[in-house]
Amino acid sequence: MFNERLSLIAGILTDETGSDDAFLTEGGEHADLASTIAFSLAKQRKAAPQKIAPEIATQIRDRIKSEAGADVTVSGPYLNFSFTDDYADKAVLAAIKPEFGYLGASQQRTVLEHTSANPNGPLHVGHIRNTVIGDTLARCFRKAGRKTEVQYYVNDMGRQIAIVVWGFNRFNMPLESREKGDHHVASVYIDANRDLKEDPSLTAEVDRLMQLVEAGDPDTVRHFRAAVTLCLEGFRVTLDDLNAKHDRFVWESDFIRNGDTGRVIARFDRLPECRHEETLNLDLTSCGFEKSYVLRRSDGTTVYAARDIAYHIWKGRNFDRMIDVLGADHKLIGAQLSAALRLLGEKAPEIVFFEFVSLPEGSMSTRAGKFISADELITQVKKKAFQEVTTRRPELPDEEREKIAASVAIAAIRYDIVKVSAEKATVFDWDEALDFERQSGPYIQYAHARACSILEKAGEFKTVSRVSMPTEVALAKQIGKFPYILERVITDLKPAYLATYARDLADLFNAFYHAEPVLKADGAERDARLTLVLASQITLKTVLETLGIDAVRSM
RNA sequence: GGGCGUGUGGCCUAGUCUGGAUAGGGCGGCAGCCUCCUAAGCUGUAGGUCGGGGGUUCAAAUCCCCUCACGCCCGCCA
Repeated sequence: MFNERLSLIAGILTDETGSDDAFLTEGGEHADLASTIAFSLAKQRKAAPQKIAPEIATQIRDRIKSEAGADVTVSGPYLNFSFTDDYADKAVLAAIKPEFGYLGASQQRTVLEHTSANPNGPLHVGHIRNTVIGDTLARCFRKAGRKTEVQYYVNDMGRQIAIVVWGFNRFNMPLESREKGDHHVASVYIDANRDLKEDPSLTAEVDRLMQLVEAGDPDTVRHFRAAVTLCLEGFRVTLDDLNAKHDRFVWESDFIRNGDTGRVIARFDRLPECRHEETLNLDLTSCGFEKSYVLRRSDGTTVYAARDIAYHIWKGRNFDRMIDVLGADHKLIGAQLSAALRLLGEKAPEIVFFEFVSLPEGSMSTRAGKFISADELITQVKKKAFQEVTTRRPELPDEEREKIAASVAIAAIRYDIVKVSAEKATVFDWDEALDFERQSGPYIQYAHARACSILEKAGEFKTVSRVSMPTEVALAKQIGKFPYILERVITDLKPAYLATYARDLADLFNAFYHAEPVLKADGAERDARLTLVLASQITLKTVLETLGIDAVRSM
C-alpha cells in the first residue's frame, strides 16, 4: 500500500536523477507524495528549480506510472505524485483481508520491559504512562508480526522494599479484607518512612535487612517475597484493568541467587576501568561520566546497577532487540548501564524515555502519600462513563451499560496518555481525564460503533470497491496508510503516531458518514459504500486493539 | 555549577530527528445542524509567525550559536 508506493517512487527518483535522496514527503493537500528534489539539484545543474522540476517530471513520468502506479505533476519547483485511481480501491480491499497490518515475516525476537514500578505502593498516574507506552509498543510489534515478550522487572531487594518489610515487622497492620495489597503496602511504607525520618538511627535496622536478604537468610527472603507478592497482586489487577499484559515477571533477586550478579562483578574486576576502593566501582570517565559507577557497597552488598546489568546481559543474549521503557529520571543511569554493558562487549538496550506526570500542586511521591493511584483514576473515569452511557442508552440493561462504561473508561485513559509525545512533561488534569469528546479514545470507539451499526442494518452485500466521492477517497487512502504508520511506530518507538493516525481515521470516517448516505444508496453504489464502511470498521477495530482499547460494537 | 528535556493562539497539543508550498487538531468563545445510517457527531467563524536574540540557507517552528523560563538528573537509593 502506501509504504510500497513510497519506496517505489523514491527508488525511481534516486535512480533517474542520480541523487542519493529522493526528498520525498507526504504531499498533504497537494498530492499523495511530494518531492523537493529540484531544489537540491538546482546547484549542481546550475538551473532554477522551477526549470528542473518539469524536466524530471518528463523523464520519470512513464516509469512512475507503470512501475509505481502514480501520476506526476509539477507545481513550481515541486514534484507532486498522485496515486492512480485503483490505489484507493486496492487499499479498501487490502484492509478487509485478515493479514492487514502484517509487515512480513521476521525472525527477530524482541523483549520489551515496561512499568517495572517498585512494589512499595500502588501504581499511580505517572507509572501508567510507562504502562500505556510500553503496552502499546508491544501491541504494535505483535500486530506487525514480530515475536515479542513483555517483561516486568520486579525490584524485590531494594532499600524501599527493605523499608516495607521493616514496617511490616514493626507495625501490626493487618490487611483489611477489602483493601488491595498494593494500597496496604503503601500505608505501611508511608508510616515506616515517617518513623525513619523521626529517628534516623533506625536506618541501621533497614540496612541489616538488606544484608540478610542478599546473603539469602531464609526468614528475611521469605518476608521480602511475601511483601513484594502482596503488592504485585495489586499491580496485576490494575494492569489487567488497563488491558496491559506482561508475559513474564522477572525477579531481581534471582540474579543474585543464580550467581549471575557475582559473575558480572568478576568480569568487571578484570577490566582496567574497575577500581577497588571502599566500594567496587567503575571509572566511566572515558565514556563521559564524571562520577564513578558503584557496583558493590563497602559492606559487600551489591547495588541495583549490578543486578540490572546481569538482567540486561541475560535479555541481550536471548533476544535480538531489547527495549526498555523508563522515566526520564533514569536517563543518566540508563546511559551508564549502556556504557557498562558495552565495556563488557554486551548488547545495550534501546531505551524509550518518557517525561513525568505531575499533579497541579507538584510532583508525586509514594513515600509522602502524594499521588493519585491508577485504581482511583479508573474508578472515577468509569463512574463518569457510566453516567454518560446511562444518559445516551437508558434502554440498555445495567450490566450492559457497566460493560460499555468499563471499556469507554479505559479507552479514555489509555488514549489520553498515548496521544501525547513521551518527551513532553504533563500535568494531570481531572477535567481532561473525564472528557470523552473529540481527541479522545471514546471518540474513536464511537466511529467504530457507528460503522458496526451500519453493517448490522445492511444485511448481505457484495464486496466491491469503487470509491469516487472526495470523502470516500480520503478515507480509503487513510486506511491504506495503516501498515506504514505501524512500521514507523516500531522503527521510531513512538506510539503517539498511532494515536494521531487513529484520530485522523475517525475524523475521515465521520466526514464520509455525514457526506454520503450508505444504506439509502442504490445497487452497486450501496455495495461499494458498504465495502468502504467494512474496511473502515476493520481498520478502526485493528487500530483500537493495537492501542489496547476495546472496539465495542455498540455504545 | 554541569548534563538532559520542554517552551507553538486563553488552555491542551501535532509538526522539529530526515529544512521546503497559506503552522494542523482539540478544548473554551461565537453562529448553525437531530421528520436521513447512534449529536460521544458534523459545518462555519474569530484567535497563533512557533519563548527571546543572532546566524546558516534560494527557503527555518524545524539546523547552529547565545539567552530566558520551567522540569528532571548529577547517592555505597531504586
